[in-house]
Amino acid sequence: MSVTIRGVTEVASRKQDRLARRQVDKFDARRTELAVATLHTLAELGYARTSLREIAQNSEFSHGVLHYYFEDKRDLITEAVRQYEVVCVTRDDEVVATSTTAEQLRAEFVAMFFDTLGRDAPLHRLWYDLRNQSLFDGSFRADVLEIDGHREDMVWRVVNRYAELLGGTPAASPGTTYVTLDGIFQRALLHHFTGNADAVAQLRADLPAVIDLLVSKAE
Amino acid sequence: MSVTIRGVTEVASRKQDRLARRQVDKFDARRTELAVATLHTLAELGYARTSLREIAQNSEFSHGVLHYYFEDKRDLITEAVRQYEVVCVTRDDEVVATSTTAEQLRAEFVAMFFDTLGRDAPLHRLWYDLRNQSLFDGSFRADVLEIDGHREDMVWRVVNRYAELLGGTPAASPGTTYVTLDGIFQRALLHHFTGNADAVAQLRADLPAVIDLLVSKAE
DNA sequence: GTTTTTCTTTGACGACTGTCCAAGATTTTT
DNA sequence: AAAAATCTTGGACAGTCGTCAAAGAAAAAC
Repeated sequence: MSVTIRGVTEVASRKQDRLARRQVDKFDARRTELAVATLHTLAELGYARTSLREIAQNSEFSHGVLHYYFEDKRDLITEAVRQYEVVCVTRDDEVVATSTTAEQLRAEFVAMFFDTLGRDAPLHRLWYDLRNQSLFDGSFRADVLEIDGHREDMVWRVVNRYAELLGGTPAASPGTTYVTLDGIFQRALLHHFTGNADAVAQLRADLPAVIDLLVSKAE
Repeated sequence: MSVTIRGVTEVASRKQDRLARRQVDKFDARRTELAVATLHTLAELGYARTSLREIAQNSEFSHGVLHYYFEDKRDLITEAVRQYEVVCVTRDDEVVATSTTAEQLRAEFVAMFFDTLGRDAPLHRLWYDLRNQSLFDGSFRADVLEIDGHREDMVWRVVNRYAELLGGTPAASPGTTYVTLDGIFQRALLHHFTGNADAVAQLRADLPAVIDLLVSKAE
């Protein structure tokens, strides 16, 4: 009897769990769906001008639904920031994996660098907007620091592998290396939105030399 | 007669000019006074959260007066951005002028770098906020680009002089040089507001080596 | 097929925004 | 001292904001 009861309750609880999990999955799916809509709105308007109603218009729901899936605006935007990471921060590793020579790695990195600049420019300006926002409002700071760390790791893997292929060693710390390339990206973004294609091209032409500057070649 | 008339009208117009000029001076004095109040409010709250009433509370006037001296909010903020330049972008030249050896120049630059980081942190985070804002809204873009250019020139003068004192030449373009040091500053600012003093200290320790990286020493 | 739960819409709320204006205070001119 | 020009105030305006709740629609459970 105890066996039967145990069996029944197990089945029952398992079924319940499965249902609950399905519910949760569905709930989470909507959450990320709305977070993605938020991300696109933010990328288009910037943090300062993004309102909940505008976000809702970029989705297929009305504005009230946002408070069903998110506690408040901060919760929603935080989730959008996390989505940014998923969307945008896992890209250069392919370059590292597929390149077999130093020149190839460097060339493909430069290509990818300016490719994502042109393709995802609005998303990238949002990233810098949110990173700066975290200087005024501590809410996103933890997520921002985490994403920034991942970006640093990513850059470091590339430069490290480049040094390896070149038979040398990195010339600067991971932080300095990241900050240098990130600074170039930021400046290219500024000129991109200014419509100054020449300046962007100049940065592209300079980038290989900068990368070389960041590694100490062996003779 | 024509002489007298000319004389009279000249005197009259001169007097009028003088008065008009005094008026203009007074008018402009108030403008910059209010622009400075705006600057401090922006530095404290960030662009997204700064309202006209908040600005007025940081001055000794009521909110209505802002529309007497400024056309609209954008006009006011643009003027505040220009004030930022006056307040904050004319500082390293002393370092260049007073230093007589390479080590001294480098040391004083590093000292000043982290001194202004600690002292004017809110103002600097505002700068980055506004620079990013210009990626979404073209209004400030011209002023932003101008200020960015001045910052670049400033950094370039320092690094150039350092290379000179060292008997070498700069290793990167002015743009790359600026962007590298600016990136370090931005990162230091982020860690400053995070309260991560260790990370700031690490950046300070690394900075001299980065500067050396930016110049090709002669042997 | 009916009940119960889950999801979505819609409209309202109080607070806050930039802008404008009439009226008062202050200064300058005559 | 009177008049005119200038400056400043404080409130009203239309709009937008984030938030919430009641009611309806859809889906799930029975």
